[in-house]
Amino acid sequence: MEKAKSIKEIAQLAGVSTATVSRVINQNGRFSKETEERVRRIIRQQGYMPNMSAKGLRTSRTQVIGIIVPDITNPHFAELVLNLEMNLFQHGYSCLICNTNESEELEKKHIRSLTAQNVRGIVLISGLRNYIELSGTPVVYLDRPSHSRKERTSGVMIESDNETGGYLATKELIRAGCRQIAILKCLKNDDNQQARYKGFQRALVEEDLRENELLCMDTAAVSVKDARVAVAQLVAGTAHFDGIMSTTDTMAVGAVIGLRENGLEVPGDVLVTGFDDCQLAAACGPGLTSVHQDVPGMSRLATELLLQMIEGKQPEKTYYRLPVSLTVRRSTQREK
Amino acid sequence: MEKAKSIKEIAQLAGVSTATVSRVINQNGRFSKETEERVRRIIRQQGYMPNMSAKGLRTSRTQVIGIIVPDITNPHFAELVLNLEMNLFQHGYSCLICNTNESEELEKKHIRSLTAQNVRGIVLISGLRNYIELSGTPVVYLDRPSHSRKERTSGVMIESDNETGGYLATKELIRAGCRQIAILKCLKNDDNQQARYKGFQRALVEEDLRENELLCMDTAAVSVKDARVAVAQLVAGTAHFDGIMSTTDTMAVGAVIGLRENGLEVPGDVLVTGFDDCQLAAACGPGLTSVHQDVPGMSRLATELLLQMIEGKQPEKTYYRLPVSLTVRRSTQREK
DNA sequence: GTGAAAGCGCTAACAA
DNA sequence: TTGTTAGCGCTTTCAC
Repeated sequence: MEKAKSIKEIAQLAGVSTATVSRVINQNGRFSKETEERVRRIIRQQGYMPNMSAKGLRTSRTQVIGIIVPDITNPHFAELVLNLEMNLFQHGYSCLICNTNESEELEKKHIRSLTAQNVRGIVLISGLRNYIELSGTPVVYLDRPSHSRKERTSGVMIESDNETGGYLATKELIRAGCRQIAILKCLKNDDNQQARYKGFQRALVEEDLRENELLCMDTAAVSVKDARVAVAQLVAGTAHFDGIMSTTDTMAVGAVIGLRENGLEVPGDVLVTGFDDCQLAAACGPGLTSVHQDVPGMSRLATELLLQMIEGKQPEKTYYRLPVSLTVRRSTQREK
Repeated sequence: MEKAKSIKEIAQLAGVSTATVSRVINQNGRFSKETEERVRRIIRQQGYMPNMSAKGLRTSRTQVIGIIVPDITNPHFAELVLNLEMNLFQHGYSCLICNTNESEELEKKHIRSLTAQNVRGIVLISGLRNYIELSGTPVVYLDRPSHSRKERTSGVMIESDNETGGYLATKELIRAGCRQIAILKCLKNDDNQQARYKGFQRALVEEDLRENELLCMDTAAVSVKDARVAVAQLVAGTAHFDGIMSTTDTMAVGAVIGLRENGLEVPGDVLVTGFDDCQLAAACGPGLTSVHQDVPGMSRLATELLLQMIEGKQPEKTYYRLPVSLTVRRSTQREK
């Protein structure tokens, strides 16, 4: 591979100084129309691309955004990342992707690595820690509130209205005739699920239904398998139930499978709701009623706010809560 | 945020020159045991991290790998990316992620952007073009063969044995009693599906079954929706069928839904197989028999080869084909 | 075993 | 409107 061209060669070919070429590239004014055209032509001819390392060194800022995500194979996170990456690339930014696998230590290492690389901003889809050392770098906390949100000193937060989502799902189960509703959740590392649970409780209270502790299941992890296990326990237990409100689609799918393994059908015997409305929800067994989050909207907002902060403007609001809706499918259609 | 410390400050605090600090950091020898310890201690105390832009400029090489992927929301690609990112981070590399959305133009832009950023290597999960301009940068072509593979001049290729996968799936359908097997595929942009189709044909020939053109469906895209439409056409058509071999899980799920929409059940009326064995396959309706790819193995191999190439060693082989297996679930268990 | 110094490609302050 | 120049933080050659 021949050595990449430098701004110096472009300057020579165009018969100007490197400063002028730099000005043209960065549109910093102080050049004539003719000079601009000539420089641009040479750049195009030579297929010149500025060396980002040099630029980064000189300006201490890069065209790179770090995205920290618990696990990219989670369909909901994958969708967020896809949207973010496409939006940001349109604005000239590349994305460094970091999976934390829910490990605080790994998350810490990634943060250090990102700052060493002079990333221009960070999107933190995670809820493990609060990063004071990030002050200075624009950061958007997305989707998952930090555990220590109140201590957050900088950056903005965007999340879905999880509480209302939990409420909507539960109301739908009640509407469909459920009176003994079990809840499937995994509160570990995820305040969102706590909020969804609160919405669940609010709906019950509103309908004069009592929450039954025996129907309140906490799983070890968010997985199909753990949900199946939990549902098997429910079925084996003494408390009767006619509906399951699950705080994620993955666990809802596990619930459907678990029920079937125990001779119960959805929606024949039990109704089920999920959360996230990902591909899984539409594809699974009976078609899963699920709370829909506006992922493109969240991503767009995150991109906008991050770009604003990069340009030095502090967004007027520091907290954004986006509305959710309910996508109704067969899993909550009681059969006649 | 206080300004990041530089190697100069570390050198001062340790009472040595910057050259020595650099040598210690990069383990380039030429320093005493005592010096090393002192320098290390200061570095730890100060939480010093070398400036990657400066390092990149000086050496024209970074600790960044570019990953180009058609669409991160595809569960199979998401799994590959997760594994790659985790492996590479362990070796000190960060990953720039680039979604092409199957657009050749976007792919081109990403390639240019990656080279401008001096990425150390590239993993190309795509099959759109052949990149001669990449010669010089180590590149692993992963999962999707390039259309113009024969012209590939450098880099290594890793893919699953897709042909055998198609063969295994088809044999399983035949074993379960199918005699008129439809195939659901989308050859656009993806030579893998072509290979799976070839395996399908080989299995038919081996069993003395004739391929029926009326049962050979090509969809516009790899999506649940397009698969549903295709299956609706199949059902409405004149040719009878008792099995569907689908070249991806996503389309297989679409097939199951499409069949149900037309009053046919899996596995009661029609048997179905998928490909990729992603979460969807285990979760969907009846449980989908699917061809399993060794994603962690592929990712590990890709990482190893890329690191080798980065270190200047050309791997002995330039093409790797990994074995696949069949995960059998209910969708191919004919009911009595 | 260690240090001095050049220079990677770029930007920005200053000069003209 | 344009050019000259210093220097960002680091590695590496050369000298000791």
